[in-house]
Amino acid sequence: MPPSKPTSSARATLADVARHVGVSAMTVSRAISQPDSVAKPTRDRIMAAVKKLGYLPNMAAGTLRSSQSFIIGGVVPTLGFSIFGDTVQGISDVLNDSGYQLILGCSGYSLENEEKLVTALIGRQADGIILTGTLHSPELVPYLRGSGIPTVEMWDISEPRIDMAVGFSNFDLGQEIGRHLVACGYRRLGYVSGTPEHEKREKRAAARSRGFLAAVREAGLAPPARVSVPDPLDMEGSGVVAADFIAAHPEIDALLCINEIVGVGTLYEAQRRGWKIPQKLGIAGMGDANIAHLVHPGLTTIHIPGYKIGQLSAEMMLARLSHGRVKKRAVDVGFELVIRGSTRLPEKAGPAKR
Amino acid sequence: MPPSKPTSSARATLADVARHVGVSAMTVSRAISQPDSVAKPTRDRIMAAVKKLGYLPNMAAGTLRSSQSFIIGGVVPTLGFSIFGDTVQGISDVLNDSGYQLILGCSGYSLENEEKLVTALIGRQADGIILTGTLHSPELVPYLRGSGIPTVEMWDISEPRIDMAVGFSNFDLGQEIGRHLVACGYRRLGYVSGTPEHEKREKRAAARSRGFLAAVREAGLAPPARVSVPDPLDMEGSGVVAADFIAAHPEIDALLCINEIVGVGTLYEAQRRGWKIPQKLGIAGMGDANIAHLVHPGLTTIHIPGYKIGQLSAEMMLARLSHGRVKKRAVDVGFELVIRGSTRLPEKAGPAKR
DNA sequence: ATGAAAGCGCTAACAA
DNA sequence: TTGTTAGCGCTTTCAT
Repeated sequence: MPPSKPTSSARATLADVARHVGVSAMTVSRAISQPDSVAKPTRDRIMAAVKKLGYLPNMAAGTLRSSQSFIIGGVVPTLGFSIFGDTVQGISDVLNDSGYQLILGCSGYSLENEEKLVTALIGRQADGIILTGTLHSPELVPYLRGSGIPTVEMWDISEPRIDMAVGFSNFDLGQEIGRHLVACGYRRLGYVSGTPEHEKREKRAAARSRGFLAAVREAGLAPPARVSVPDPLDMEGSGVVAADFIAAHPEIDALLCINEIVGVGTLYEAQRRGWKIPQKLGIAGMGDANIAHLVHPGLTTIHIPGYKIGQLSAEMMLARLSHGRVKKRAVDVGFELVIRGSTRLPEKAGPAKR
Repeated sequence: MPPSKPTSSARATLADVARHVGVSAMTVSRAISQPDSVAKPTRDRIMAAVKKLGYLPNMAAGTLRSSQSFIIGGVVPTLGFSIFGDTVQGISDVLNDSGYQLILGCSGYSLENEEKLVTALIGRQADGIILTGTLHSPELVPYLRGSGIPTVEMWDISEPRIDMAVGFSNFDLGQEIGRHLVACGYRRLGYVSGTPEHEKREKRAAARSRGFLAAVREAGLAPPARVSVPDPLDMEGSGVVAADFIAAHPEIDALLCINEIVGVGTLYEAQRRGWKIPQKLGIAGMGDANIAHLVHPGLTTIHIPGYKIGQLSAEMMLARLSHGRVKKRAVDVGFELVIRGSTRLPEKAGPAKR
């Protein structure tokens, strides 16, 4: 479907096609964007000329004139570690089926980078912007609100939100895995999280922590002993920190890790030291990295439907863009408790879905 | 850094800034894009006004006038399975540091989709296009060559190429893992690949196969028994097929799998059937998915430096874009044999890097 | 170092 | 159903 005549001469324009057919440029424009408004014979001749000349609309001109870019901007923290890959794929799949393009940026978990990326997107007249999380630079939120650009925040539906949101409650997630560990009969829980500074920047992680702690509290257990890893995306380093922590706190019977990377790292290091899992120690992770099923024993975790989040985010955006102003909405896609071998089984069977 | 005045009124334009400062629009344009060509005092007043008015250039207008979009298009087969995530991250990191934006598309391994995405990118005046692999629709290659748009092909440097390339030889990759298995003393090799139809569409996979077969041949061994899995991205299904294959061919002492997903699936299913790995059977994978280190025993594989490929691809693109026409180049980033527990050790120590 | 004029290619708005 | 006019906001080009 690329134009058949990619000669070195400049690309054909609307006017070229119009001249070739003997109609006005406007008619050609209509034949392309609202075919029904052009008489069939005219349209056929136009489409033939389009094909023959290899005409491809210059979107920059269209965007300039109509202020509609058919670009959606997306910002995720990272594409490493397979955390957000599925989500971006979901967005991409939906957009490309609808004639939109995705401009993608990775913020590296930096609010400053996110802001720069959004600024660039606005300079490109992006029709909509999809962000990750609900924590943004202080200037960005009022700016986006005031700009009127439709915005979707993904992976978190906690308040305050900018506009639309697709995700789940990270508090609920932490609470659910906490309740599960309690239901398994664990009584001395430990917690491996990022540093306090990290949690300041990582609202989602902080919310998970709060949810977990709430679950422990409501069970009447002592507050979990807690250790911080310097980099929650460093599997090996985190595993060593967590295992040293357990060595110093042998009374702990189960460890919750802030994410699956830390969880897998901990599992490995524990096994390297000869500890039987889950006999000596239960280990669980939370969400994101889709690696919990690969290790042995499998890591009990909460699975997040990343692809679905991306898909719904894009669909919600397109709906807003076509149906005009819809009521602001937040969609909770939930999450799924996945019980695997790294923890013992619950004492009484309970629901594992949500 | 977003404009400080995101009022509901229309965004400020160059002319607004010019009026505010009392200079011509052209001077403002220069102050922004070639600051040195504007007198310091003038420039300072202009920048102050830019900030005050929250002026953000409309890239659509700039692109229309100058035919320079500062957009690079990128197409990868998928963002699932963490195969190309690092690569896209590498591209994104480099581009965003240089004022470029990435329009990303996922082709789903379909040449037709790839072509559509590229067509859209050209309609957006993309300054450059980064594709995955060297297999494209028959129309696309001459079209891109004729268009003069700088193109980088990633993950494969085999001929024929469109323009620039960053990757490695998939033939060499298959050959290297094949030679390694031979060096380990394996004599009855088996091979788990995609279907013949799959290999027709998947040139890179086919090249790996040829490399592997060449290694076996040069060692004077019998051609490997071969089995096809319907979907090489389906871990469980592939594992079952591979294990059934081994059950029917008990003489095979080592199995090479077309990718790490199939490799891990095979390892799992083998263990599920109670087979000791690597005692009963050596298992190895090839490249891509970055999951080989997670399983136990670790999967011997060839690691591909995905992030580096993305980084170099973007850098090469930017170099071409600024230095003008450079000689067409292909960069071989190589790959790395990673020996893990799923195969026995080589009989004589050999080099493991390349 | 700065400005004036023109126009990139398209589509909104109005006219016929 | 089709055409005319004008202009989106910027940068190229040429002039001062």
